[in-house]
Amino acid sequence: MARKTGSHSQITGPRIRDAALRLFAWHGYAAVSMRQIAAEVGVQAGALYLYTPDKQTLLFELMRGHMEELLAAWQAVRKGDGPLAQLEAFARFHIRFHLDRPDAVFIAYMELRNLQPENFARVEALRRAYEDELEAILRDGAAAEVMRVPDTKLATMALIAMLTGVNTWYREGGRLSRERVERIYWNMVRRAVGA
Amino acid sequence: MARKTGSHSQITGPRIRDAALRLFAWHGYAAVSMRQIAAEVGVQAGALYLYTPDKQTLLFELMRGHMEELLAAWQAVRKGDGPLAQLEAFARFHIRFHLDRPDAVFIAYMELRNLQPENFARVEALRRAYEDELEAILRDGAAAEVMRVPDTKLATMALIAMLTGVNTWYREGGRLSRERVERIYWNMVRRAVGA
DNA sequence: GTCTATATGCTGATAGAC
DNA sequence: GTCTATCAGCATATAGAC
Repeated sequence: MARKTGSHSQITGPRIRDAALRLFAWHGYAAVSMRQIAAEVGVQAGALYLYTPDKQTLLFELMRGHMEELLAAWQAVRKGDGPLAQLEAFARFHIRFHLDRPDAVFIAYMELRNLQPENFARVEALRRAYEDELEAILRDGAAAEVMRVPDTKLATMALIAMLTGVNTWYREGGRLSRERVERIYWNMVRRAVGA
Repeated sequence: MARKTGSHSQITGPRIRDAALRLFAWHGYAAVSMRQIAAEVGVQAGALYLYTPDKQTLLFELMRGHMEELLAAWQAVRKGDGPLAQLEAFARFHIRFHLDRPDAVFIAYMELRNLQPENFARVEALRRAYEDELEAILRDGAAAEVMRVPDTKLATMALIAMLTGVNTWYREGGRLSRERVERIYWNMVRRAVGA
């Protein structure tokens, strides 16, 4: 009983981020008020400012956290046995990671324009780093002549757009299992790069 | 001189839509005020309500107009000589149409959540109709055994996402010409469906 | 750590003069 | 057709009680 009544700093922080993530994804950053976030958590609006200096920083930290988690998760998963195996690992990882966190993915793509320039630059750098991972695989594959990729940058953007698009239509418990979705996408990716 | 000074109804209407389109695309519907739109046009905020009953209708009409233009333009361009030729026509048309109106495309994808339910349903129906055009081509191609498409719905969503993605990175006057971009994307599409 | 109360300002939309 | 003036409400963020 060392803790005072009403003192919940270790759980309120994450709950604020969870509520903000969900509300931003559903209604958009600009359309969500700090009062709504507070109501979702069950505190008053003023209490939010114990955990974030302002609304903008709250958005930025959500996006930065997501992008860093994405990069770290890929680094933990990537395998080294040739460009083709790496491409399959990337495609399957990308789909799985994105299907697991639709709200964070949605925000990372849709709310870029609501970041202040400095914050935007930092998030963009992280995104670029992720894209570079795929581009390196395609370059290796082209160099080893196991893939036909006339422009690696274009192919990178095209494949990432295609894979990320799974979030716009896939619904859990729907017609297709995740494994089947992964397999079909991987086959399309493989063929698209002429492998 | 039959018209009163300050009467510009035939040009103010389109200018309001142009300004709203640009501002919504850049800053987001929720973040843009009617005053900002009016300032861009050079009128006072109250004058906007001579041309639209409210902000929501202004957004909806922009999106509906875009989707109807998309469908009409495709109907005018589609060719009938076999699934493969139709697929190429679709891929090239989609890229060209989308690169020509990045702001409208951006809004059509990003502001869906800001539509009231009834307006959302109407825009979604138009989008579905467009997707159905591609799906029909893929189904014909699979039936004629000139394409290998294990799931036409998934392939439809994957290809549209890939093609629409061109808007996120293509810049006029950049490294690649439009024709080259079209050709590379078409080759990826063709290979992706096993043709 | 959370509350209530509040400051300062902007929002969508309308009324009525010209 | 456009203007000015205005209403009522909600926004972010802060101050100070407990």
